[in-house]
Amino acid sequence: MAMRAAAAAPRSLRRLFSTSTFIPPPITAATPATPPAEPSTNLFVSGLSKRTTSEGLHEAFSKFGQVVNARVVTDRVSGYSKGFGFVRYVSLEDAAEGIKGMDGKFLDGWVIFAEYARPRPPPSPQNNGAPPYGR
DNA sequence: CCTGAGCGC
Repeated sequence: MAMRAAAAAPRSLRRLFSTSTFIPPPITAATPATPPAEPSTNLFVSGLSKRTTSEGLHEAFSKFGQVVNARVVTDRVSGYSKGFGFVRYVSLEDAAEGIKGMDGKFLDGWVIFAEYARPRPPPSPQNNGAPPYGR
């Protein structure tokens, strides 16, 4: 009957769900998604307005912790803001408060994103850390 | 003046 044929169908489909060919994605390997950097006093702030200055960053983030240094990255040639910057707090706890206080908030009409900055490669002692265009 | 993802000299 037709009922027998229906009962035999799932058995052939079972090969598609077989665990022998199923390979789970490696979690420990490098993922294409951007992993959050480890906690540090350095904060990476993105989504800044083109008109936001380092002073504006310092003032805005000082409300949630003691800011040691704030810098808005600007283009060396044009001198205009690249739309992101960095904020350094005196401690990790202040940095955490700064993220929770400023991440996803508005600054100069733009939604900014605050997160821990990635470790930057140290300058080589060859050029004494001086800019390549200077002399 | 400024395009809008993105990691600084």
